[in-house]
Amino acid sequence: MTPETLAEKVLSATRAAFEALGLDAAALPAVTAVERPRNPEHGDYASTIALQVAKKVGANPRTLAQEIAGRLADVDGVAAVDIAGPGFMNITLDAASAGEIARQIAAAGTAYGYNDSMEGRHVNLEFVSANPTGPVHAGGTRWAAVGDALARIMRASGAKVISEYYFNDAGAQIDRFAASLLASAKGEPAPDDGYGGAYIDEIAQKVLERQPGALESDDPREVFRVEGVDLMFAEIKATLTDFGTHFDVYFNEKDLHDKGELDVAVERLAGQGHVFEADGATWLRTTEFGDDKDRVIKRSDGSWTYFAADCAYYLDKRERGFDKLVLMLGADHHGYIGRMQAMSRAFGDEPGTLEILIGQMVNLLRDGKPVRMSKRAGTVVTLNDIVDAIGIDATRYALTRFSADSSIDLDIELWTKHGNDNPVYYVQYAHARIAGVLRNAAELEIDKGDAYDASLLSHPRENDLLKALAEFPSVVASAAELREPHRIARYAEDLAGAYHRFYTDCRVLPRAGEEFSETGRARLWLVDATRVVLANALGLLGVTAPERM
RNA sequence: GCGCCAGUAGCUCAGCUGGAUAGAGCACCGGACUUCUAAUCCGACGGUCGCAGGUUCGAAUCCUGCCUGGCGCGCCA
Repeated sequence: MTPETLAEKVLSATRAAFEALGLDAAALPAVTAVERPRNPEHGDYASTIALQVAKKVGANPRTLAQEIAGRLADVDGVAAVDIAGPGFMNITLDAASAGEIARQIAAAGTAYGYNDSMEGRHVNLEFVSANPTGPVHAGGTRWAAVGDALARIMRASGAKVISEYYFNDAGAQIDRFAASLLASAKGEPAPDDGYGGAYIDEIAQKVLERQPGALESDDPREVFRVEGVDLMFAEIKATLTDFGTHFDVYFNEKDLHDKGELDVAVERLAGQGHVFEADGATWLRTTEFGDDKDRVIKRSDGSWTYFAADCAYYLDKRERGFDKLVLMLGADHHGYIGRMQAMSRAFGDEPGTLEILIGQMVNLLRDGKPVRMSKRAGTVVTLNDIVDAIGIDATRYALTRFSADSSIDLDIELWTKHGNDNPVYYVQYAHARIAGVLRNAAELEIDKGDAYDASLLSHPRENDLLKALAEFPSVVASAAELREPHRIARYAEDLAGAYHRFYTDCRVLPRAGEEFSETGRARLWLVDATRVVLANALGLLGVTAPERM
């Protein structure tokens, strides 16, 4: 029995108890969940539903719990229900019922963990969106890992997700980039407001290779702009692809301008009555929707602001049919939330249509001190710097295992260590150990067969492992719902620990001279199920599940 | 000044949509290798959950105020 099924049984038993006691069923929640208690004395699963609803209907929680427990105990697969404390229900499952999960996992395979919690949602997920004026930096790297993982997790929860990168290829920063390239090509120092770093020289040289006459052309700066942006963006794309982060759409800001979408967006906003003129500029009255000041969309010199393009881009996404727009930004951009949310409301959208996630800062540490210098990019730490230091798997895992609300100090020494203290190795090693057992089984010509006796999985370590396995779909669903990929990583660590402990205490394959027992067979099903779930969990994070280490 | 994030074991962090004795890894101490991979496991040690109030059967979790650290507050992007 899965926790989800059990929770449904708890709810229906509660409904029946309410009826028997003549209580108002309207006080019942639509769904409930069971917990996995840490204390083994509290059974396999625990429910607090009696405590939650008793007060609403003026009932005694313990009495109510008794009524529910009596009905729940009759459910097939439930071995015992105990009442504890003020009204906790501690539920113990039959070993056979608990052991069923291994069969379900084997049947579902790579689809195990998939759920329908976001079925029908059409989500646009935008992340990284770094300017093509330099390599992807540390903050962008965090989103490259977390955003990609979130896309996978939401897809596994039934959502239709388009991952998208917004390419700011219009505006002043691009002009500065072009000027910096041109200066480099001429052998001049970078302009005061330009970009520095060895990559500028590299790109400038590549532009000259492509266009040997660039400096003599009518508009050298335009040549450097077009070619430089193209080269920089190709490099960013290649970096992200190598990192394993896939984007369905690379969207060009320039297209919005070329198609006149900014005007359309402003007209739309004006039609809603939220646009006004002041001091020669055109403004959006974002204060009407909670922003702390109104925002300029067209400057007094007639040029568009960055925010105007944001409005057009937002409208473009909405018109492509997405009902949920998720935008992932670095903490240094959190000041954007107010105006963006206000703009969404100004278009007439419901609160929650636009969702902005903020990721705190990432620092790379060596010997406990921040790494600041990058050979190529000057002062910033780039995605490639991090990957060069600790590798792709460790980078992705390290960046996804923490809540986006926490800033991260990435310690190079820790993340390259081969041991317990390095979580990515801990999890991957569990998978590799399993792969080893499965290889040995094949060597011995042992097959898990078509069936096993689930009641033989009664060892406490087996029970713990089964419960951990059963939890996976709800972990995926909550990671999707809360937009928190780190829950997958923490779960993977929990599962890996449960496996390592099982492995220490429970022999699977026969020793020399022994026959393959039915217990061994049941355990082989359990081992195989664990391999599937570890691989699926790591897969959702974009981290490899190695066969050998 | 205003806003966002964080403050939980010596360290790095989970837990935060209210539940039982607040968890994990590391560090330190003591154990388990003729290994189905010891990159593992077991035990011990370790806590005023930043501080002070409040809400209630129950608060790390919710509310208010304060303290500390990070980030932000342009007709820049």
